[in-house]
Amino acid sequence: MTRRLFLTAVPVKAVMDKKVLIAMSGGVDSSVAAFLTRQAGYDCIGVTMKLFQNEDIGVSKVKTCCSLDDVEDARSVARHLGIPYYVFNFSRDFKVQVIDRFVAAYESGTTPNPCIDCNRYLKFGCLFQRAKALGFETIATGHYARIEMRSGRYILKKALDKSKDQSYVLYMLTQEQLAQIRFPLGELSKSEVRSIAETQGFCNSEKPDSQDICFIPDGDYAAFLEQYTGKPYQTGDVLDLFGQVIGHHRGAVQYTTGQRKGLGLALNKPVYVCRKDMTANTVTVGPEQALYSQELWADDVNWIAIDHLSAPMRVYAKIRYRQTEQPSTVYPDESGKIRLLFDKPQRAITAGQAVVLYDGDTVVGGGMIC
RNA sequence: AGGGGUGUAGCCAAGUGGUAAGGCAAGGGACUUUGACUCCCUCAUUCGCUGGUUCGAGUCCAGCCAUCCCUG
Repeated sequence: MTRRLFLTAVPVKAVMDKKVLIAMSGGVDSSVAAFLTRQAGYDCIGVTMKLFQNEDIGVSKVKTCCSLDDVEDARSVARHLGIPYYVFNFSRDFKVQVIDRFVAAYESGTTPNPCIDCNRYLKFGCLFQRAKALGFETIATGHYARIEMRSGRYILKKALDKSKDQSYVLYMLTQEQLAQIRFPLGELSKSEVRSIAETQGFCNSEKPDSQDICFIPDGDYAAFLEQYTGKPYQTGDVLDLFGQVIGHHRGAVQYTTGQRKGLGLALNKPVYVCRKDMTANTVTVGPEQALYSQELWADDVNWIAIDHLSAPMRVYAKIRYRQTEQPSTVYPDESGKIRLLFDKPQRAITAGQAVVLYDGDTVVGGGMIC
């Protein structure tokens, strides 16, 4: 009842002309994003993307991001908010654009970030197209990031809550996409979001934050790859930096640059994966200091704060999701790739991961390390 | 067959008469919308075996076993 009262107090007529499609995963964040969008007076609908059939990936319905439970949570919130709610089946697109890319990346020896592909191709790709077709010019999501307009360009900025900032996984957004996206949580802290959910009585206000790859809820991606491809991964040699065989691995696909766990090598000092050779099926390990390098190349580049890079530029770069940005200089290249030179050597620069360039809170652009 | 060395956890390894360090690996947890990294916790009631000396033995003594090196 209190919820009804609250809703009637919303300034409904303010922006009724704008129609917003809210991507609702069933989690707290997107639920609160939906609430805030509704509260701002937009005419909105809630949508959950069905990304896969749990049976297809061999997991139970619990703990995944679009399970039946999650759909029910999202539906429940939508009902509380009094907005229409739909489930869109994007499992085919998810398979092609996310899972298959994920598998291909591992098989080629790189280390993918499927969340970035999902944002790029699903949430702000397929869902975007669908929204347009249905007459919705705007999409809102529960991402922690901010979008602002600056000198004729849309810019992407970090969330105010730096500990939850997700701008890293959004670096590939285009001007066209940014023009039509709303991130209602960009100015809020996680605790404020939870508190709103609690006040609203959302059934998921206590739901834990998601983690792990959504389609691999047990975290065992190597087992997933084997099952999905039907190809058991071959054991092979583990080499030291001099090329000497010092052990055996259980499939090169299980290891990524900088990895320590799972090598099973009892030497005096811990050793880390320095590189892999998928053709020879070897994994080369060495001491931690062998992981440091100062330069990287990235392709698949997207610029946000600038139109293009025409001269070297000082930036702060992140080469993995949870890392503080590192001072560096980015250099343009005719190939369309970029070259990044860090001020200090960086640990375990990993092909397949994104490098995202910042200027303070602003995302300048980014690319994929190659 | 003689001479010498060495046997402590899955691997390496401290310990030299006073109640089993540490590292690596492994397992668990924390962190985390990717993979990693990191951090925390756990991990030998027992020191090759059997006796002996001693209040007390991984430590000293004897025998045996295993293994490595050297000499025929």
